[in-house]
Amino acid sequence: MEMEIDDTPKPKGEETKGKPIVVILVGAPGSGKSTFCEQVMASSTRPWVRICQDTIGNGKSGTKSQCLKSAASALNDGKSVFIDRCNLDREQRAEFVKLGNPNVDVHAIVLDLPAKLCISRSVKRTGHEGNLQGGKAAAVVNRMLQKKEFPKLSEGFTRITFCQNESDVQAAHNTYSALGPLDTLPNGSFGQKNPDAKIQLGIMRFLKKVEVPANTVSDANSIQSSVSHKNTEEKEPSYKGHDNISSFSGNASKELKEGENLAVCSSGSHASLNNTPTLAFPSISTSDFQFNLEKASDIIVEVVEEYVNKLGSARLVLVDVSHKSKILSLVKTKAAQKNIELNKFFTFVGDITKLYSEGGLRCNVIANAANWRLKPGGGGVNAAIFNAAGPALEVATKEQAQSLHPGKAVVVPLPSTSPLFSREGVTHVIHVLGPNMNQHRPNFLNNDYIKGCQILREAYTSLFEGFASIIRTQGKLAKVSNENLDSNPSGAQEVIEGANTKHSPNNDQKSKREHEHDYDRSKKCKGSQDEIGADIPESKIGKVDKNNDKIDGSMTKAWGSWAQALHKIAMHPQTHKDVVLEISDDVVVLNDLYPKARRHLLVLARSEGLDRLSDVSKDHLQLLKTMHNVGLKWVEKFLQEDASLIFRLGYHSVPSMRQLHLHVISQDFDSKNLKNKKHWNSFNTAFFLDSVDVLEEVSSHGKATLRDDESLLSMELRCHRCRSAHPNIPRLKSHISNCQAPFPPSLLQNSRLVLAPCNAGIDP
DNA sequence: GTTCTAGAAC
DNA sequence: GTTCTAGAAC
Repeated sequence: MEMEIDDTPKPKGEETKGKPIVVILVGAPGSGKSTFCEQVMASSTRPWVRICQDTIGNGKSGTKSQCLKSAASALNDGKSVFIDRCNLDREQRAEFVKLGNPNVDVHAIVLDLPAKLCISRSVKRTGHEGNLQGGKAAAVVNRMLQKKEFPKLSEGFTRITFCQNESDVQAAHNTYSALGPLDTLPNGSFGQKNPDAKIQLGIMRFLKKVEVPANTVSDANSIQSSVSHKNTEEKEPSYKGHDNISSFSGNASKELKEGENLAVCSSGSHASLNNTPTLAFPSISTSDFQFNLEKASDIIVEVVEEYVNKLGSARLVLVDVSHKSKILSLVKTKAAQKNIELNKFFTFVGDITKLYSEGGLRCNVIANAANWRLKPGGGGVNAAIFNAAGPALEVATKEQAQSLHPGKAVVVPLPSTSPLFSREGVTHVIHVLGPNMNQHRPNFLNNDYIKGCQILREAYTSLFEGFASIIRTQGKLAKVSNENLDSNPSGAQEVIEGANTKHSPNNDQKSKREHEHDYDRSKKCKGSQDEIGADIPESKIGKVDKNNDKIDGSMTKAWGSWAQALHKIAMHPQTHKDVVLEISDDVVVLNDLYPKARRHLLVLARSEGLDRLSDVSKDHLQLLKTMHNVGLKWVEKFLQEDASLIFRLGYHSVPSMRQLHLHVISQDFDSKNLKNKKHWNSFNTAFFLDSVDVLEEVSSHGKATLRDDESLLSMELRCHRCRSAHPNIPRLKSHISNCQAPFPPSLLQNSRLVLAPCNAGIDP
């Protein structure tokens, strides 16, 4: 693999894999160094040795030279090593850093957790190996923190990871646990956020409660000033110019020449592997879909030119695996003619799933030339990406969408469990579907290049828009996560990805039961209709239905007696004047009896026999539009009362209540009636079908694609804005009451969210 | 859809 | 001990 832009010869065959690592933990007592090592060692497939000065002396306190000796011997055996001692200043670390050489990487993991937390852990600790207990702990921790010097790449580290809260620690744990014997991690400094405010004022009050030498307390101010003095040095970590950095990955010198400051990839944990946002994308439609290369290259350059300046410092990279790629050379020539800046757009030869590990090119986002089903398989880029990303991508994709129209793109956040995330630093995959000129593939355009060009242009536009929305989201997320640090020092519940992999036996059994239940129910429904005949006129169904109500009862039973309330209201709204807000010939509007948000109303269809979305056909398109418009009218009214509200309009794939009803619901989900997983997931997974999408599908396919998979309703609880996972409903609710992150890109598209006109230009 | 509650999880 | 979930009944 090589970079096309500077024709660096490729140093292939260089043995960069399978290197042992020395990981130097840096952190005060109580910061969780030993726990970190133990947890990684428990789940890692790489051979690790933990060198702990507290235990190495076999009862007596150990020495530094003992640690160095056993570290060296473990490295000789090809094992990776954790140096589990405080290592808080440069001098303490120096000799361990010297263990590194071209075949041994030296990493630092900085556990920079709040001093208050370290102290309280140390104080509580009873069986700690270093025998640092009780009130003395506070004094010791605090004295050590005064000497704290953050590690720098210039000391000789190849990689430094800063952890400032529990979720950072979790992310680092995931990264190191996932490291197989042959894997290497990207070089650089990651995760340093707010280098100021090292010592929280609160700990001084805390310290007064424990036994502390007088000088420690009275030194409060000098601690602060000395620390912040150090930080000013650290605000501009030197990256460029150090030998170990310019040899970074051997073949990526161009990366550095471009002036990229890898050390400034701080931000939140979501962005911890990023620096300059970069989208790598394959040429769309020109391979299997046989789109004309000349025309395709014109369109690529045209759309790139339009976006390249809208995207700030972000970069776009057209990737092809072949050296002889015609499309790359066409695009390269045309881009040069248009004087598109090379540091913002260039072409690259390589495997899009190994851009960083094999090509040294950091791309936080990659595009996939997807198929319309968004499924793995086929060949080419799609197969490669799904293979490399593992099953996590398939699951995450399903969460966003189930199919794709030509010209459209869908942004999928990649779970940190995916190897593409941990190895390549890819945080998002954007699936794109282009126009097809191959008669053996779906949606064949039969050489209609007018339409084809239009769709291809739309495809690249959707792709770059998706990329732009990721940049916006990450920028804001980083800001929000910093803000949260103050208000929520525990932070532990913030992103628990990876901790939720226990989907197996219980859930399987349960979903099986649910499916059986579902099957029974639909059988009953279908059965009673089938007996009557599938295509009898609606009026007759109405009649039979009435009979069911009064005589047979099987229909009633299929829905459950409690499920009839909306049907009754739709049929006889005038007798429910107490709850009904609006009646027309087509619809009835009412507040949901148990609103799941500040504003939550239902727009009922009045047609008899239209029980749910699966009953909808093209004949109902006008009715669906009416329902949507009536919903929008109410939204407008609500927004006049409270412009901060944001609304979503949509249907449940499988409703619990009979009679087709559109939910109009504000996105605060601030309601005591929202009590369980099913409530949350029915509005915040693919189970909830946006009205705009339903309209589009019914108008193009005559029916809506339902997500009647009830496992959606038992999915892990994720914030609808920042997508963080939460262990239970109360914790989720407390999170969403504060989360100001912008909504995911999928919701920002196609007017799925409706907000006040004055907010329309701002990302919600 | 909700309510109630046993028992799992913390 | 309390909190929270999830299944049964309605």
